[in-house]
Amino acid sequence: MLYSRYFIPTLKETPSDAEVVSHQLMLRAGMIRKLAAGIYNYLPLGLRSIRKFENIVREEMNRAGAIEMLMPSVQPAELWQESGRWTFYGKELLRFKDRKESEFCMGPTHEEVITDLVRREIKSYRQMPVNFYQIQTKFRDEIRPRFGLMRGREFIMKDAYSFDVDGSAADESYDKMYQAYMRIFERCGLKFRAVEADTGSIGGSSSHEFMVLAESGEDAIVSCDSCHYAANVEKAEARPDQLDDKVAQLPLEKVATPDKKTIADVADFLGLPSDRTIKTLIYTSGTGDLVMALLRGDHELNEIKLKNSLCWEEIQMASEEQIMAVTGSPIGFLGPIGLKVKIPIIADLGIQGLANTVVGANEKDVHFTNANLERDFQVDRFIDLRNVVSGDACPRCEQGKLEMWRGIEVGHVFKLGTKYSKALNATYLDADGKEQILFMGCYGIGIGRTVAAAIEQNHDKNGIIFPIPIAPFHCSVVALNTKDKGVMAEAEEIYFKLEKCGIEVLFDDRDERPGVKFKDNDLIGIPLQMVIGSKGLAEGKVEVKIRKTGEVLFLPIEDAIAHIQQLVGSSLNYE
RNA sequence: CGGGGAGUAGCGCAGUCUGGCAGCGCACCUGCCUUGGGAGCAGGGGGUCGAAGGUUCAAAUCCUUUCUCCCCGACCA
Repeated sequence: MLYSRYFIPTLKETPSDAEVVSHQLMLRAGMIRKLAAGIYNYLPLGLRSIRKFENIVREEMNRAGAIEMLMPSVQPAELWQESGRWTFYGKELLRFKDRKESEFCMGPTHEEVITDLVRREIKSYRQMPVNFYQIQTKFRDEIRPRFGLMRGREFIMKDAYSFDVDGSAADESYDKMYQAYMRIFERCGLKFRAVEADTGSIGGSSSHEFMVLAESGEDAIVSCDSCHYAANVEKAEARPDQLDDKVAQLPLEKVATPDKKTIADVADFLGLPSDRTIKTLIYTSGTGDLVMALLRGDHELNEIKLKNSLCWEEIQMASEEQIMAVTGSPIGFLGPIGLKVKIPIIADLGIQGLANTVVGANEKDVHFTNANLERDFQVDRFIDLRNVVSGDACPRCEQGKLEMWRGIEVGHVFKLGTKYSKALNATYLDADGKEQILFMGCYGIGIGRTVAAAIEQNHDKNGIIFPIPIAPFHCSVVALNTKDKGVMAEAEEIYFKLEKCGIEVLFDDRDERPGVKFKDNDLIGIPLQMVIGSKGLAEGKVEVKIRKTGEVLFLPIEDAIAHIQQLVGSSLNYE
């Protein structure tokens, strides 16, 4: 590709509305341009990277036995009404009517469509297992799109749906996808973790997220430093601490704590460590149910654990008025002792070992000290309610400690069970001619998001550093002096030779000063650069620059070509 | 949806408080010059100041309404 005939509109300055590095660099490198909030043009360079990644995904999906197809991006309302999600999905579903006033939506996901297809076409156990996938543009009318391709409203996604005769066959399909995902992200040269995850609104029995590690990641994840356990913090299990030694229970005492509302304030004021206090939180389902949650003062509530334990659809902190009605006290002095209205009390496992703790007295500016479980207050249920923190004991092995990371969720695999097949009545006949419900799995990969995550993980102050497998071009040939016929002729010949070897080359033939070319080639992240100048050519040599390390090799032309070939070859080779 | 901020040339911004010629840097076009890390000189093009209404002799600037975009929260590939 000739740079001068291509289209790479780079920017020197960072557009002010881009916050994260990948967004800034994709704009500056001329990969994308915004059309509307969360909706982007993919410019030639950006599209090349996306296509590269799509092809890796495609190869690995095919290899795992999945079958490619393509479903429409516009979907009829009837299907969504049938699954119940027309009302449940809310405003994120972009709806509109056609000229006949029939209702449609832009597909945010394709469970309904695929299940509808499959229930018509898959009738027999002999047709399974089967796994269909597509690479499609989805639309979710997010309340707040942000971070460029990382969270757009319109985005490209690979989604796959497996159908099996029973749970254990579905587990096998799931494992295949899990392995395919491992290969996909390894092939891209990304640092990532597969972690246990909450299934969220998609539902199903279990799931794993694939997280590209990056400081700017929106998710917190943990992994064990000694076994294979890894999980999203939303899901990560906390192992309760050892129970306290038997200590003598001291008498319950009321103490004045004027204006001491936070755990830190109260602990400070009383001269106690915060793990000797109990944090009391009141939550509501939004439909009138209330629950009290107790945690050790230094622990943080995991709302998802609480929500899942209650089987509520929604969970939010109770309002000041609701709290006042239950406890008679303003926020800051809540506790489990002496409630005006009885509500369920759920406590974190960490509460069990505590003795002589501090709790709010349900009275403004007053706390109790030496409160003790059973003697002073009762708990309806003990469950794991808290967020794990770095250094916590691993829930799976004896010696391990949990390490914390930030991650960008680029893939998610779900065991769906029969949730959708039941709702849409997708059945097959088994070997005995009996009608059975299909078992499903679904598997997503954010295509644009993965490219953005790769940039988030691989950049420096000069710009993007693409891993070769998803780089828009493997190599650039930078001709330094375009007026020098010798340089241009030699550069052109090298360009042809490299292309003939199957290397994807961007030939920077622009009539620009060297500095401009170096800056642009660095910015757009071309992993290997061959620099051809008149001085080097006088010795029959050219430079090979490795973008990632900055290393520069001064080599005879043929050696340089061979070296590039070898570097590209080894990075694309994966077994 | 709640809270915060911003809309002035393709990009980055000043000007708005205190109304009075619409500006600066980069980019773009022409010429000269220059060629190993975003050069220099000279000349040039480009604006309904987000939109609508109002106040005023006069509005980018003051008032009202509205649209868009960005940031923080809940959702998600």
